[in-house]
Amino acid sequence: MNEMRPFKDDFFRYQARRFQELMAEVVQCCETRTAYFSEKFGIPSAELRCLMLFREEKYLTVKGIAQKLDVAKSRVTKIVSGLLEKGLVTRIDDPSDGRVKLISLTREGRAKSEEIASLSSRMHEMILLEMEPEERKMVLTALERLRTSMEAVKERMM
Amino acid sequence: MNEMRPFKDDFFRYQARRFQELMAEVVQCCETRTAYFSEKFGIPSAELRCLMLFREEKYLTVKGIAQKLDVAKSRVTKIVSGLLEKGLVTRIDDPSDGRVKLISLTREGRAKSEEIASLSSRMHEMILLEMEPEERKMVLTALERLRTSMEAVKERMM
DNA sequence: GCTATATAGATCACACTATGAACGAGATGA
DNA sequence: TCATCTCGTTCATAGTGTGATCTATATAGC
Repeated sequence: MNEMRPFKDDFFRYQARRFQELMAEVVQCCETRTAYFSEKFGIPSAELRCLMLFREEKYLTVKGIAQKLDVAKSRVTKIVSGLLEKGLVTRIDDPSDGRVKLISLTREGRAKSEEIASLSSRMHEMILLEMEPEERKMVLTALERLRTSMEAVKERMM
Repeated sequence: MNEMRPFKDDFFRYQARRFQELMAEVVQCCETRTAYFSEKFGIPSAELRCLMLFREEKYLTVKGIAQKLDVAKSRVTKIVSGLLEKGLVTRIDDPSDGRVKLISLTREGRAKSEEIASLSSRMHEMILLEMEPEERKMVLTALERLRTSMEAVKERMM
């Protein structure tokens, strides 16, 4: 077994390097996609992300959006004002609390958000359709495993 | 087979949604890592990325860096001046062409870049070590397959 | 050698993402 | 009612990125 050791280490290092490369390529591809969406819909990516939140909830507050997007409240004020200017969103006063503003989609915003979500789904479906059914299962299992490992390491290091 | 159809479609849609979710989580995790590195080393992420290029080549030009990072030359001027201020990089005139500046790491920059690369490798290794050897192979195969499919769809759409 | 053109890098204006401190207005508990 | 808390806004600051423009150098053709 002793003479296997260096070989095993080499193989592991090779795997780690390959892993690093592949992750970089996949993430790069995702970033390209984000930029493409932003350009295609003529909406900055932060605003796109914000729009997508309204698929879960009809009304959102600045604070709620900040939490969901994981950004500062001041950032949300800016993002929402961008969406307001584009007429994709309205902002009304909460009748039960004068401090909070309830933000919701306009009809136009609803249409836009559906269009975006549908293209996004279609794109993900296309990627899976590139694969054979067993490959799809394998990729999903692997992604699940990968996510778990990444979260675990993140937890331990940060 | 007819009665299988709706079931199959449902399953595929379920897979696509799961895929979308997992990808978002994985990419999010990578972004957190980038921010963590930037904070830990006290260097903006674009400058970190630039530093890493010198592991391949000892001397780089502004144009070369722009191509490798896939950004405009003007961005590179800014990034390099940041690294210059931090003393991680030097800029000398190319003796064979008065227009070009040759950028290379200082001793300090070399040390920093090695430190960063080594932490990055260690982190990727830790993620793989969370898995069993067969899982590692599976994940790498899946990532390879995924990257290919993503590139293929990107090619077709953009 | 001289001129037109191409190229390298710097500078500038602009746009987007993001944070944190400070602030005004409204809520709320003692 | 007064201190305190919370909500959303504004502002200064920092980072990422583009494209137009400019200067200086290089080079190909005359």
